[in-house]
Amino acid sequence: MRIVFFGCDDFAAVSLERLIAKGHSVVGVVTQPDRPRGRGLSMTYAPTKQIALARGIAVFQPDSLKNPVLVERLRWFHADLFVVIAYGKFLTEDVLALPGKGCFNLHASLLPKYRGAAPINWALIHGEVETGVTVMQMDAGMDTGGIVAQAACPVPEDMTSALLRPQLADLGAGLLIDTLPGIASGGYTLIPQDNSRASRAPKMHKDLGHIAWDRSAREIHDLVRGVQPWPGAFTFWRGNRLKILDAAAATALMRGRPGQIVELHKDGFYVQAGDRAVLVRRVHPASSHAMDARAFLAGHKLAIGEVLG
RNA sequence: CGCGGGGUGGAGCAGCUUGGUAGCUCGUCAGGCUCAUAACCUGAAGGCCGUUGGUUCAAAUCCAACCCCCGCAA
Repeated sequence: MRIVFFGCDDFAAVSLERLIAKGHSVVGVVTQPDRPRGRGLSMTYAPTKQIALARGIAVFQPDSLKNPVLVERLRWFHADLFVVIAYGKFLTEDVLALPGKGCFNLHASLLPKYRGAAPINWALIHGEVETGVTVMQMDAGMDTGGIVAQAACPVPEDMTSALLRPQLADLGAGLLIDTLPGIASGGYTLIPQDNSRASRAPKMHKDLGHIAWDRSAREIHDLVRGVQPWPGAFTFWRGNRLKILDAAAATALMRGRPGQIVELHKDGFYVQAGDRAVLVRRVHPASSHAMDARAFLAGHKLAIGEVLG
C-alpha cells in the first residue's frame, strides 16, 4: 500500500517515524512550505520534512491545494492512501478523491469534541479529566469525518499541554498503526460523529495566554496548563511581561482585588483571582529564563498589594 | 543583516551613567535559642565579575571583537 503522509509538526513526526519503522511504504511527505522562523528568522525545516530528507522520501510543499497544477502533482504519487496529521491546510474534495483507499486523519481528541487545530490545548483549558485520539476518514469538513477508531487516556490534575502532547502523539501513532490493516483490506466500519456533541478547538493565538485575573483560580490553573509551550500564560508586572509556568489554586481563601499579590510564601506568591487565590510556583520573566518562584522572589522585591495585569 | 533584554560566589538580583575596598535576598556548612518549626540569633566557606584584546597608574565599571542564554516576532 503506497502511502503519502501529510503533516508538519512534532506530533505528526511521531506517526511518520512509526509508519516507516513498521515497514509501511511511505512514498511521499507533504508539508507546509518552508518559512523563516525563530530568532534571526532563519529558515527551518518542518520535523516531518527532516525525517523525509533523512530517509530519502520525496517531499512536496505546495502553497495551495486549490491550485489544479499542484493537485495534479499529488496524483503522480499514485498513492493508495493519504494519512493526514496536523497538516494545517484543508484538503479539497479533488484531493480527497485521489487515493483509492481514501484519506485518513489522526486527530488529538475524542471526536466530536475539540474539532480544529488545537485540541490538546483546549481539552486542558477546559479542565477535561479524559481525552484521547481519533482516527477518522476525512471528508470536506473540519474534522467531521466518520470515526474508525479511538483511544482514550486520563488527564492527571497537574498535566500540561506540553507534556500531554508527546503522550498523545505516541498513543495516536499506535492507534494509527493498528488501524492500517483494516483500512488496507476495507475491513472497518465508520461511526458517524454526533454533531450535537461537537465542540471547537481553534488555533492558539497570542492573547489567549493573557491571564484575566478575575476568572476563577481553577480556570487560571487550567489556562496555565493548557497553553504550553505556546503561547504560554502571562501577565504584566511593573510593565514587563511575566510568564506564569506553574500555578495552583489555593486552598485557603484570601482577600484582595483580582490580580493583587496577597501573600508571599517560601515556595511562591499568591495572586488574588476571581474567587480564591492562585499560588504562582514557577515563572519566566522577560529577558530572563524560567525559574522557580522562590528564586524570582529572591531577586525581585514583590510588594503585597501590587497588582498584576 | 527583523526588533530587543541579559551573562557578577550554588540560585535570583544590585553595582556600570560620575573607573580606585564584591553588595542584597536566599541556599549551603558549623554553632546557638526554642516544646517545636519553612521562624529567629551568631559565625564560616564559596567569585580570576562570559571570553579575548585595547585605553588607563588603576577596569565588574570605558572601547572593540567574539561566544552563550532569553523575550518579542513567526
